[in-house]
Amino acid sequence: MDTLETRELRYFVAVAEELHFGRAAERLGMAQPPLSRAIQQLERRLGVRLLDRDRRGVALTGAGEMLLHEGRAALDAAAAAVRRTRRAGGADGSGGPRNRLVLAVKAGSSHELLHKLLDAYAAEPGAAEVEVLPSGTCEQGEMLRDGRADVALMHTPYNSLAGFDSEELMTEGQIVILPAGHPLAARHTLSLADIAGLPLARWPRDGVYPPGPGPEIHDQTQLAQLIALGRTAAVYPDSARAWLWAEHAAVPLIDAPPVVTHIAWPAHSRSLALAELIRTATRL
Amino acid sequence: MDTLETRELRYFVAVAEELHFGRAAERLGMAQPPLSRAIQQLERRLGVRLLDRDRRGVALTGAGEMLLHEGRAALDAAAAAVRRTRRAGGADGSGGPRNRLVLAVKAGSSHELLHKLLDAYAAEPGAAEVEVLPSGTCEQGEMLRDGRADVALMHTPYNSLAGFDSEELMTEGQIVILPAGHPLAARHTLSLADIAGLPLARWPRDGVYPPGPGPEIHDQTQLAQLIALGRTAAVYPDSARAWLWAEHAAVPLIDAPPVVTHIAWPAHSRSLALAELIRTATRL
DNA sequence: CCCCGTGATACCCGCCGGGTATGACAGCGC
DNA sequence: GCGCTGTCATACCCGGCGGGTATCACGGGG
Repeated sequence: MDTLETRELRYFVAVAEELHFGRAAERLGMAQPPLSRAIQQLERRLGVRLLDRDRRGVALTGAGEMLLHEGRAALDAAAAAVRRTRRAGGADGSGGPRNRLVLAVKAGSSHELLHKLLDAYAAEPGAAEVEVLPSGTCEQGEMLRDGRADVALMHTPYNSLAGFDSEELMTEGQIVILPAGHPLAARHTLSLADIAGLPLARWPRDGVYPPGPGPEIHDQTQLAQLIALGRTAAVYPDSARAWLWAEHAAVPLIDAPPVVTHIAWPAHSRSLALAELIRTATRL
Repeated sequence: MDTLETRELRYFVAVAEELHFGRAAERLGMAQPPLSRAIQQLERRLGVRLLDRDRRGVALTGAGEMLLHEGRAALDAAAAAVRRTRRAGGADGSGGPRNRLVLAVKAGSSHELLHKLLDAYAAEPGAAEVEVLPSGTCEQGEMLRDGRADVALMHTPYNSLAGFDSEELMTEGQIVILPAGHPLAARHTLSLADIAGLPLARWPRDGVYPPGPGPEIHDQTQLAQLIALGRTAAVYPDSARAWLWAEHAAVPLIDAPPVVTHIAWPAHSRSLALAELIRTATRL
């Protein structure tokens, strides 16, 4: 009556994302009619219209939007329950029984900090094994939510800390990475106005900077190469200097918002190993 | 394979809380054998032992503890999805279609602040209807998590803000509420040392102050009466002066931790009405 | 006008969730 | 030691429902 099975949520989320019963059914590995029926039952049980079926496609109602958001959160929570339980019981395929922490980091960022953190933590008595999980651009949050990770290094304003507990670790300015021969590369500092017309590389679904000129990139090597070839530029935290090439130039961007690195973890985590890692991090 | 139905979570949580298959089955309105079988299937599918069946009772394994925590969170998320979807679609029995916010407040606290907030918000153009939901002692967090409320007034250090977004609204000191004739009532200030031996009333599951002497109470009137009768004393935020009786005396407790009132809401809320309420609150 | 693509309906079937009856076993009182 | 009691597990059956296939209803476009 007033409870939803995760199966129903999966079905609805699939339909809501595809806005097409046929494709959603295919994605779910089932036929379309039972999917239609399931969604109808869902609407009846909730007493709410979730979709506007207007021949030629399907649209979400307000209630549908709400269920899409909340349903995703609930599915993440259920997935997290499975992953964390398996991990706690040592049935995650890692072989090792437990006392293992998964740390999500944006691939390639905060090298130095990460190094210091891992070294310092490993030196603690009774430290758990830490698996470093390189995450995509901005998906550390997802990884914490759905249980793929126990703790993450996150960078405001790129990542949102909403819904997590966190501690601040480090603040740094940002730099503009340019081809070495670029006219602006000789400057000692730059401001946002200076780079307004520059083609800046964009990570897909970054969300911080609006779509502008510049290519979409998917990994840092790709980016480094594009800059070296003079095809683009990029704005990065100071610590990105660690992976610059000889063909790159870095100029401080004085009026860019500072990037703050946090260590973040799901609220209400009750793990000794995690607490120890956090303590270590904040004392670096 | 790697997904759990909420039914299975409900079953496991019931067993984990009762630590007894028979009672859990009764609570779930079903017979014991299918419950046993369901839990066994769960353990097989997760590949993890969740319970130690030691004839004469059942105990949680480490993995079981984890699944209890995570499972509760997932069930809350699913319940929240149902409630919020119904609310968004106007099928919550409230009659009114939507644009309705449910605000959880600890019954009887922050009267003045609450008044000002509601008045100020009601004056905003296009303000939603606000339903004030008096919550038990410290369960505003639960209410936000499982969707009974959209936003809450919370008081650190009594409530935990973990997992929510919040804004600070007000800080106040604490007072000791005493019977008017009490020897300490004549003092102008008190310190924690002064009241060390005093019987202090305790809310059940409060968690902030360890169990000590003094009765357990369940509502504020009950407390007020017990104090007036000289049977106990209590420590409360300054704003509690609003509901004191003539037979009460209030003395500032100078070294008690200040109580900070926050407005808190589930992370990632995407409601215009909520944003407006928060904006109003922070501008009071 | 017909055909295509959409979601809805009709009908059937096999699986699995749930019930009842019973078993296995440990503790305990006599 | 024996039987009683309370516990969880096993055995077996049944009905409902989740899912499949076939088909319908309907709107839009060539």
